[in-house]
Amino acid sequence: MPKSTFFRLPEERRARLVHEAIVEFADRTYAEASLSQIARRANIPKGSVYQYFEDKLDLYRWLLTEEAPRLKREFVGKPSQEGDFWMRLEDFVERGMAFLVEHPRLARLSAAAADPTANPEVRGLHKAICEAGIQELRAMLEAGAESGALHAPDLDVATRLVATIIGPGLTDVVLKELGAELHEVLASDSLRKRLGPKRRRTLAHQAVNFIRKGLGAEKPQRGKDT
Amino acid sequence: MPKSTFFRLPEERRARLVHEAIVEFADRTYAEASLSQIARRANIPKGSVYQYFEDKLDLYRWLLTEEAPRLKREFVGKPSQEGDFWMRLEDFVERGMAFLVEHPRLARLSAAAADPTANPEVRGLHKAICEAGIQELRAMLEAGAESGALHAPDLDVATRLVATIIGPGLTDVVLKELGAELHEVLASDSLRKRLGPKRRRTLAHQAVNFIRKGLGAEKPQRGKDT
DNA sequence: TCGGCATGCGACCGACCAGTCATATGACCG
DNA sequence: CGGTCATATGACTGGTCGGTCGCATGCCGA
Repeated sequence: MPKSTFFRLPEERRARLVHEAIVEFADRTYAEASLSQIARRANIPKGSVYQYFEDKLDLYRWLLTEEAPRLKREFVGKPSQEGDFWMRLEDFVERGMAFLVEHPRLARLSAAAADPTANPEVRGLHKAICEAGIQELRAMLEAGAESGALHAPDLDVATRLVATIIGPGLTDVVLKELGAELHEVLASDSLRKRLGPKRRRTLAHQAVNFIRKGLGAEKPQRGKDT
Repeated sequence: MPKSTFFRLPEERRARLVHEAIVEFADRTYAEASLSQIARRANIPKGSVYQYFEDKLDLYRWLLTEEAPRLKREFVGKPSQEGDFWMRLEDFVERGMAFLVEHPRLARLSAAAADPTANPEVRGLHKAICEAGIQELRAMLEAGAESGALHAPDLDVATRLVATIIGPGLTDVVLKELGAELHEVLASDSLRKRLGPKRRRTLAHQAVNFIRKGLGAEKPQRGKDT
């Protein structure tokens, strides 16, 4: 956790630090990211950063477990309760894609939990985040199964496959769609113009239909398929 | 490419170096991996390593594009030509899982192409490898589509989704199955006893059936489903 | 025996990093 | 005014790294 000093910081200074930290940790691995670099770019002496955070990991952990989720929640809002299970899943996926397009850096930071690393502490942190995500998805699918919308004897396996589809899988598809490299995307604050809501809906629909059929729902919705 | 000296090395010395390089690059990111460490562990002076390779990237590239694929081909053999499209895909997936279980370090090294990194040269290398894999899979699916086994209007999207399922997706499932962390797995040369051929077949069958239904084949095979 | 050439070798270089510490600043209080 | 306390600051430490360089070694052909 950040030290109390951090929370007493003048707004502007704190924002600068947080911004540069997000930029740094979003486009480099934890191991590659440099606290010195963050401090330099934020124009804050490194010594001062150590007044706010215990160490590099402390800052990273706070970003990953507190700040990024907060900003993400702020953007995606409450999960929709309307429509049937598949509509809700489609919404969920579309919101995720929207987040990726509108806030590439935050999305990348959130996805960093899947990064490999030799550092055991970072690995533990990443694992906890991943498992939390899996559990959330599993709960969704469980509800779907109970309502009879889907049919999956081995829910654990199903959850993990679905998670990779709507996580790395869709990210890959979106990048291909944008014709851009991850790092070009990270350089811009938003790609609003390049992947609008309509196209996002289509992609989300394709992916969900793929899952829907894969999980043995009776009648995959008609229309453009994957 | 390695310098000519490398190929003139006494077998034992070269093997030592290659082994330690695989170990190092398999359980650390490119950025985290240390040439000094490799040299130390292989008991070869760092200066000598620079007689064999231009630099760290040269060694990494050779491992990733020459040595690892060679060893993998040696293990998985020629793709089967028997059975229908789905049987062949199932074989393909099962062989991949077998490779992961029998040679975790090599499998991890091969998968390293998906690792994020800030280094543009490494990124280019990774991207080339990924794209080659995607193209290979795409060709398989294309053949399947032509034979009428599957139905996928947008083959690009389908290929990428399938790729993440049988790549990171199945790896994730296998790790959960083993109840192990990636790094525990990397520490052992083989996990033969813990995930035998029968269980592998079942998992491969589940995954392929998922894909089979997802891609709109008419009659998913009966049996244990996902 | 000698000379030259491929190779072995490890001390060394400059760069960078995470993290520390002694000192400085300045607000608030008595 | 003097003192105290939170905070600011940047030089400094110890360490690792990738990569180089100059000398040592040993083989081979003349």
